[in-house]
Amino acid sequence: MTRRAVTIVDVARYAEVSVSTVHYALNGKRRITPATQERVQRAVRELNYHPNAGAQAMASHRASVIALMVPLRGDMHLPVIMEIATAVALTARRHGQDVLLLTGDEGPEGLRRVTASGRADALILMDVELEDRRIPVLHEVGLPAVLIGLPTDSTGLTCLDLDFRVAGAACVDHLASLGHRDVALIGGSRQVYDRHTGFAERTLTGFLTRSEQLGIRATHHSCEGSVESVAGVLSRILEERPCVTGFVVQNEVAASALPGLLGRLARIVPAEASVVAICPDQVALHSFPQLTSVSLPAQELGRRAVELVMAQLRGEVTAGEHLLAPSLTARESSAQRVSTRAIQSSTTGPASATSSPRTARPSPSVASGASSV
Amino acid sequence: MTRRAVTIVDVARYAEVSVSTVHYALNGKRRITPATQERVQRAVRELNYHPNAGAQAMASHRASVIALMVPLRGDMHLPVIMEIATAVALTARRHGQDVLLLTGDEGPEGLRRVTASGRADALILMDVELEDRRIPVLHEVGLPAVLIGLPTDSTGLTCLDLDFRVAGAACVDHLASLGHRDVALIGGSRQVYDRHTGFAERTLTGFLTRSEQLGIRATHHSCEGSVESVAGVLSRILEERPCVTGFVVQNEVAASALPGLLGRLARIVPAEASVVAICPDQVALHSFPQLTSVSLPAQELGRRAVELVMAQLRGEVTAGEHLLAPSLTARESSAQRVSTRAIQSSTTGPASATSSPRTARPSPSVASGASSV
DNA sequence: GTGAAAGCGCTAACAA
DNA sequence: TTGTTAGCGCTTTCAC
Repeated sequence: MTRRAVTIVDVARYAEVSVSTVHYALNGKRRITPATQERVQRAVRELNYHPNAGAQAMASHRASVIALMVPLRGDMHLPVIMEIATAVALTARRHGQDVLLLTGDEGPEGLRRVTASGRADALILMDVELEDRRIPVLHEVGLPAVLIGLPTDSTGLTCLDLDFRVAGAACVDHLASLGHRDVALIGGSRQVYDRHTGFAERTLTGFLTRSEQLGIRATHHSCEGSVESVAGVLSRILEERPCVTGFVVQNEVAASALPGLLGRLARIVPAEASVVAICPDQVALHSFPQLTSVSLPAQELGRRAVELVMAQLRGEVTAGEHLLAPSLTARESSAQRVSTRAIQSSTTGPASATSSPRTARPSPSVASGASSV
Repeated sequence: MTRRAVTIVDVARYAEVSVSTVHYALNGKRRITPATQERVQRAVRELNYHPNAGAQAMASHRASVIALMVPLRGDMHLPVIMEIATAVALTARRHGQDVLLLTGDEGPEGLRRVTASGRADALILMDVELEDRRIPVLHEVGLPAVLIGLPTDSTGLTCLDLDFRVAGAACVDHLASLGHRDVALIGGSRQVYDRHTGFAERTLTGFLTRSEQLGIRATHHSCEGSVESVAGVLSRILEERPCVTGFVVQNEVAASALPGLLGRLARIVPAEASVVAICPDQVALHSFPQLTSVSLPAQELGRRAVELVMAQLRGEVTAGEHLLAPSLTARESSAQRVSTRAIQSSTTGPASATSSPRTARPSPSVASGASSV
């Protein structure tokens, strides 16, 4: 039943060569006569030989495994995490590496475990915090590693993230190009700005800087993750600045609720107000109207992370901040600003789609129920 | 910089005992004097010893790794997949196992690779199809394995899934308890019923059987994943059976679109028509109104899968179909049926909610009943 | 209760 | 161009 596994010795015997010949034939680190090469290949094929990973790891000091630590219940969106994880696995395989799945709750000790035991020879960490407790371990072990997210002190580390500064600027650019002259940024909760931050502040910087450059009036507010808070923040903004017609949101709840809330305040999106979100595509596409947005390039993050790790395994130095250029996709929530309060009968918006069920949707103001945090 | 790793020999020397003593002290397969025990523990701690995984695997013929194969771009929802994966990783660690992440595109060959190379000594497969090409490999390698989903021929295999038959019945029960006497099931696309199926048919069976038992009129239609098709199916249903007031949906697009579509046809949900969905919580919660639903118990699937694998590693036989009891959560999309066409002025519907969508919750009498077989 | 030593299967240095 | 062999670090049998 459980027959002994095929070893390199079996292959050698079968091909009538020595083990080293088999070995070198399989990884071309030595010139082999085509004839011998062929015999070995045949033997491998016919015996269905797969080198034993443990032995290989032990002898070569390389496990050919990348450990990927995913957040357990972070602020990140599950689909985004999954997309990154999948991209990591795919790309890793393409480079002959396997992926070990670790959860964030294993913490620094988990990293120590998998590295000290030689289970993994490279690390990819998601959901990196500003003062991440795992970072000291990274320096300790000195193995190839990539952080997805930017910590406060990234000295000597390879970090990868979306360029949120540019993303913030891109949102302003987009709104400006549509004629909006007064814009507001609705960000994440205060917590996000404190703890997990980095990206939130970077977005803000880009947003403010570009606004100033373009001579556009800009405000910003942090905002908790409930529809109520979004409503509160919104009314505060409009109270202080009734002329705001462009909104940038970096807050999933706000993203999906804002169009509805604006509608209730007689500012139909996109006819009278434009909304640009920085959020996962999923959120942008599931909102009504679909949101113009800068998306998180999940797949590319995963792919790049592996490539950076591989470069390090090759001995290259990749330390530094690798920022992916954001790309903004225009959808239904942004449009040319009209100076006069729009004509009531304006049916030019995407909302006019014929058979679309959207028309039937009730007062969208109440769209999404209270969700947590 | 890259100092040599601490080995069991180092520990032995430090503790002034033999390697075997260290070994046995660490896994209690031999009686050790408390004094010696303590010395070893100290050495381990002070040297920060972590057994080398490769060597361990090679010598013991056990990698202590479970391979988890996730669908690449299946019909399954990304968040659900991620939740299962996370639960698998968590539970596995709790059992001293690590998790290797494989993507579906590695196919049968991928399974052969990780098993033949001794990288993994157990398998968990997600997104199992009726005639899954990976199944033959499972029989070949004979390693512990759990399938999440039910294939046509599950002989000798350990399968795990939600009990969709009971889920279908539970939906009928719920609608019946609310007074609905004429119900319709809107299922997935025809493809789903063909290819990836299993679960779709099982739901249907439960739905029809229970309807008959309760003397309720029932129809069912498959439905593609576009809003247009949902609209089409809906109008067809109402044409043939104007009296249908209860809907069961197992189709994410239909789930989120149905309430709106019904609203357009002057059947406000839940006042005049009730909708019960079989879908991930995410979908149910993001719809408006929030859907009464039977959810996919992602976490439990992941946890149970690992437990079943561990049982097999222990030598226990777990072959068979392990079906999780579904649980139905009543939300805002289902309510007591009113026989007279609702009063037009009925402002009790959820659409009237002011600041809190919850107020709209219908007849709270609806107990969240989880029924079992 | 403790120790010695023979593998496990592969890699890589050394020979031929 | 090909073959031989000494480890890699741990497990486990056998001896004390």
